[in-house]
Amino acid sequence: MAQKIKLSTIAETLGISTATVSLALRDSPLVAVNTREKIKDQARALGYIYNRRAASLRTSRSGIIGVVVHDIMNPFYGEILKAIESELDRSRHTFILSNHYDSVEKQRTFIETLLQLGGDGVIMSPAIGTPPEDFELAEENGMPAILVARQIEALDLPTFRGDDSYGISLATNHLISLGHRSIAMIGGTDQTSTGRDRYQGYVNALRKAGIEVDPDLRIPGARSKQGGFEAAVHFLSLPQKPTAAVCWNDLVAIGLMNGISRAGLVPGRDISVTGYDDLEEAAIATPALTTVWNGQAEVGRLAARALLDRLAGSHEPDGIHLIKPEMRIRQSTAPYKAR
Amino acid sequence: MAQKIKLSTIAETLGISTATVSLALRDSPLVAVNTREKIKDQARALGYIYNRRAASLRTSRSGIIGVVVHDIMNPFYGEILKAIESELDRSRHTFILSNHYDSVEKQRTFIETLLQLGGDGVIMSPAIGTPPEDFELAEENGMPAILVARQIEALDLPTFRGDDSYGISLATNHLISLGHRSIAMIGGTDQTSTGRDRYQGYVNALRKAGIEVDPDLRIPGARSKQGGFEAAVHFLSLPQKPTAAVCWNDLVAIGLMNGISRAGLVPGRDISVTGYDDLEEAAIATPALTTVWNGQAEVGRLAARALLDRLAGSHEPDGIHLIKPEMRIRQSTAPYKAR
DNA sequence: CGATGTGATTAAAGCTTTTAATTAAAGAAT
DNA sequence: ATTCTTTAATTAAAAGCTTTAATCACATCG
Repeated sequence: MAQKIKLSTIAETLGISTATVSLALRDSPLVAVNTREKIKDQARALGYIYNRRAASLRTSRSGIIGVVVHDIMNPFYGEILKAIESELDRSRHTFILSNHYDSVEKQRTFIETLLQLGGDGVIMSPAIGTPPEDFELAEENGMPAILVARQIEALDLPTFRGDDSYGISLATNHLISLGHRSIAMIGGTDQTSTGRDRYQGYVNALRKAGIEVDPDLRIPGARSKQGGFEAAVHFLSLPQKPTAAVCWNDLVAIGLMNGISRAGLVPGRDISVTGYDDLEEAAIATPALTTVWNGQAEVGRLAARALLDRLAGSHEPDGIHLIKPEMRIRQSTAPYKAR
Repeated sequence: MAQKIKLSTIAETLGISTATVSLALRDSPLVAVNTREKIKDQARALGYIYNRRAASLRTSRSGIIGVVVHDIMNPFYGEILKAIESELDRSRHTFILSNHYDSVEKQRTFIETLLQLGGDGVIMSPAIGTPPEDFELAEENGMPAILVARQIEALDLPTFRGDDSYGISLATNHLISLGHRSIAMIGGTDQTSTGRDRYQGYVNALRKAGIEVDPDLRIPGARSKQGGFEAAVHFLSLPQKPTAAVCWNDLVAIGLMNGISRAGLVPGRDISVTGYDDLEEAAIATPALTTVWNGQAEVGRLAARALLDRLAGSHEPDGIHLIKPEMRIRQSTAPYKAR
């Protein structure tokens, strides 16, 4: 490795001061335009690499933004991340990504690491059971946080997510309007705000239609394809013989449909299934999945913008920002037929 | 925000020097054990946050490792990343993740950012058409690089990937042994080493079995579910009426099967389909996908270890490390039947 | 008293940014 | 022509926080 080129190297070879070089490289109007060009050329010629750690030590701005979600391999978060990425890219920020897998410890470790690196801000989908202190730690040290997809009740941070209760009621109403009366709800957990909201939306829709809510029709837990696939066995053996299923998300729905197929039934004909999220995959599943668009891209984009605005000094109001979900009707749902 | 706690804050409140504090916090034997405890307690009490930028400015070790792949939302890379993550976590490194989407510019920008941050090393699945200079830039500046999944011909970097040519020949041979003679190859690109190797494996297996290679049976391009789904139309209209398809990867295979189902045929009965990678999803697809295990987790783990070893000073030999793929036979392939 | 050891300190280095200060040049006033 | 004012361009120096090699102070031991 050749020896390190720094500001002073450029300055010396040009016979000027480091101050001028520093100013020139960041396009300050304080330095004459042809001096600036000369400096930039020299920097390029020498292969100068800007040392961000030295700079940020001085400025206490690192250009680093942390992003943590439950699991980046989950396409739901993947779509949010993609939107965040494209928004952040545009503003020359670097983002550090991490999974917390719903481990509060892992999440705290990440926040600490980010603080050590001098992160400018953080966008999180908080882990189940996150204690408010962990976020206060961030805020106290000047690192603002924005929440996506999930909220923390005890904290008043800016939060962007879909209107889950409304969204799931759309799906439930759709099935009711097709004539279904025995509708199961598959997957999800009560331990997140999202989980409680979605269950509530399902219950509300049933009640409003005058259908009694049967707690046995709720099969919680599943959140992945694998989970949906495994839940199929339980679902198909329910004594109430439900004719339709509202699923926690598209992954669960697709897994459930696979499980139903495996049992010799035809999803979309024998059993109606709705998903949630409208992942890219939903449209090409077999049968094409009826689902609820949840605006992941919108959530990611808005969250990133909100953080950037805050970093730029504006004080975006705290509180929950809800995205209105929309129904996407495809082939996995059909009118009720007595079997 | 309360005012920043630094080493000197701790030192002053305890009436000792910052050097002692620094040493104590990193468990140096140079400081008396009870002084050390006192210091650590105080650090905790004051809410001290270690400033990595200041430290790394001094030590020129940042603890940051960059990881770049084509697309983190692709589960193939996701499985590699997961393995890298768990290996890196153990060694207290932070990793910065990025997609390059096969844009050489985006990849170069990432390398530059990483250099600015003082990254200790980088693990990459290089973008198509990566010029060797971009990696030389990294190496020259003391940032070692390890390659995964793809290699760069002109460079002799440590590379971990599956033996693609061998793996695809396994799949092709499996179909041949089931009696298939007209076997299409769906998806992939000739622009990567992987692409060329896989095609070669397919061609070799056919030749060895005395089957003539028909270039029209190659439908390149697809690399995602969407792509496989779209390729189904083309595939089903081929004049040679192939009875089986070797797919670029599991995603393409699943998409293709969806497309075949949509056309009213039954994959696994009417048409045999093989995937590649053995993603978690392969086992729960309908029908369960016959595929080739490609050792993603192994690739990720070994690559991370290789980088950590190199950072620790050992000089791992350069060159290609091949993982031997294995066949996973499930329900998407069946013996040939004349139609 | 010199040597050995233990525990703590000093001082310098690492690289950039930024403010206040300086210099140079041009223009205005006498 | 000389001096003063303004403006433009550049610079010196300090700050930001940690690590580490080199010292130092002190006590104990032979």
